[in-house]
Amino acid sequence: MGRTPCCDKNGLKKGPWTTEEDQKLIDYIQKNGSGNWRILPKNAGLQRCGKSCRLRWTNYLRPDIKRGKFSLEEEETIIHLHSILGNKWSAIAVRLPGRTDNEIKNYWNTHIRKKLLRMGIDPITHRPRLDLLDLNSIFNPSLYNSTQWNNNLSRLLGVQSLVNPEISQFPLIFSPPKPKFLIAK
DNA sequence: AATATAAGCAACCGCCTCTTG
DNA sequence: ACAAGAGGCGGTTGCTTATAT
Repeated sequence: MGRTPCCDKNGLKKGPWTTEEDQKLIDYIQKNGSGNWRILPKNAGLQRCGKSCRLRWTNYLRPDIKRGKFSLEEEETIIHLHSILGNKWSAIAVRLPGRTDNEIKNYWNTHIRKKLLRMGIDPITHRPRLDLLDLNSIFNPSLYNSTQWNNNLSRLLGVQSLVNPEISQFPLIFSPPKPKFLIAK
């Protein structure tokens, strides 16, 4: 039943890629395309599993990858898309040509996330952190509303519309994501 | 100059969905 | 319809480099 095993994991190399390995992978894909990752390592003469080859190609070797610092525009796009999509890095990457999901994820975790936290914004919900607000602001909505917050935040970051208005209505009831095992198939 | 700590990032791990036989 | 592998994705780790003391 099913298909033949992916690859014999014994003896396969792990860890950082060498320039020779990179070149083998590039040469093979330029000649044959990046279709079947299962047979690719063997045909390309690589002691790697297909998964490792795919990751190396998509995150590093692909010719259309844009390397270097993220622009302010890209950062704004990431924040905006994250407010809508959450941690769907591959979906976010689709909207940022030349950037990989891994690169965006790393940038989020090392830069943007910290930046938002410094500003008192929860990087998950894109709303003010409740533990940093005084009770008056929580129980007296007239003192504080999402539009004000969004406007202030947008002004600080130079973003036109930071948060999707549909989800930024500052609900006082926090609803965490439904665990995967509770989601019916 | 040496050491400690923080930041950045490539790559791995494990889970989930899709595809195939 | 079902089982099992392939491919894809997000989370995490651990190595390297930069900065502070």
